[in-house]
Amino acid sequence: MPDPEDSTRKTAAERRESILRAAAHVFGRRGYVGATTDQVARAAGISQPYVVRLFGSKEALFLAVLENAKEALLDAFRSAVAEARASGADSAGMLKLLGDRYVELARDSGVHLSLLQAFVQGSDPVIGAAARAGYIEIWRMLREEAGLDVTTAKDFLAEGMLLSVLLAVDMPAIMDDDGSAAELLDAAAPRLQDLLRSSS
Amino acid sequence: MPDPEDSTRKTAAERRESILRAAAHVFGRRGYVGATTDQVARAAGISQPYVVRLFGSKEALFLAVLENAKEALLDAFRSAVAEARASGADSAGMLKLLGDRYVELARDSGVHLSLLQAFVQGSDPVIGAAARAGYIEIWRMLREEAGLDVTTAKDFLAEGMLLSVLLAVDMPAIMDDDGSAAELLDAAAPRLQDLLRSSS
DNA sequence: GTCTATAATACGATAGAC
DNA sequence: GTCTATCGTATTATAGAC
Repeated sequence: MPDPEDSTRKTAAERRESILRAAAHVFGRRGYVGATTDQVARAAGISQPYVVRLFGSKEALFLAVLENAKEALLDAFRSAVAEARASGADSAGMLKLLGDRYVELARDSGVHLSLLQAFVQGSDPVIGAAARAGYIEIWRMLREEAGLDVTTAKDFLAEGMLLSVLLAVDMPAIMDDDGSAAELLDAAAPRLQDLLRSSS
Repeated sequence: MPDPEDSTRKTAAERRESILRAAAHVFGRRGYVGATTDQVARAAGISQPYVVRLFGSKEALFLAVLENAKEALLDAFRSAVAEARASGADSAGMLKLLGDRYVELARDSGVHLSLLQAFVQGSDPVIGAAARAGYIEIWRMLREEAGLDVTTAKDFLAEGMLLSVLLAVDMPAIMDDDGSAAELLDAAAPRLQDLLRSSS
């Protein structure tokens, strides 16, 4: 039982959770190399050495963030598949549910962005290997568990990559003063505006 | 007239060109932050300080690479549009020509990858702004010059993002020993295998 | 036009106290 | 469980010679 008198003291498990949340944000925005362990530490409200202490290294922390994000995405898809099956939805219904879940994840952009930041690190021996393995897990989920045919799964994934890249380049930031940006964003994810407004 | 006796001495313009080629490769693989000016210098066969000297800073070099890549992409699209118009192709024909040009650019992966690495740098004040502006230029080209309707342009761009991410994560590297990777890559860009084999 | 030497800084990681 | 102090290194950029 932790000291209830000292609110700044948490269990290691709790601390790891808040670091992972902070790290997903920072890595998602700055990238694996661009993000510093000190930025993660400040975002989590602790000291830089303690971040390294709890995860061993920056690389290990990033791998944990990647694993977390992948699981969040797979969970979202699993819940969509379950709902589609329960409601007896057809292929189009399944696709809509999957898409809705994917877009909803953007409320906490850490998931989308840290995944993408892992993908663009493909030439790193360790992170690249983990990123490829994760990507293939997602593909398998769409093909085998969601039961999408090759072309449908590919198109779905393509739309997902477009949305992720638009979030990464921060296109929503200039939506107000550029008509083309608004047109593009609205085409890529009609409901994104509302989602972003209602969160963060 | 440069000294013809000294093959290691080039004009500044020639040197800038070879640095830009090398930089597109290195930035494309390692990312803006992860790539070092020394890696670029070695790839170009010169010293690190000279790279900085010729471009002023790493950031200026990256912006030049981004500009170069964007122009290469727009040029490819312009030539597709011209060919489509000349042959009186319909909307489907235009789309196929654009797609072919896009995939062919993967022969020199520097273009696709350095563009994507710029996109994921969206939170950088300078690079992010340039990346957004470039992205919108590409969108405008598809909408206005190629004449694609919103949905068609969005779908085309989405497939492009998928291909770019697959190249970035280096999915071709594991195509041989993983059936899912091969299935995904073949769905995303059927002709990519041949292209990569016939080059680099 | 290009190099060597080096300054200045930023960052990940370790040591050790509390 | 968490911090402060600090080491070692990698990296951008500058100075100045050739």
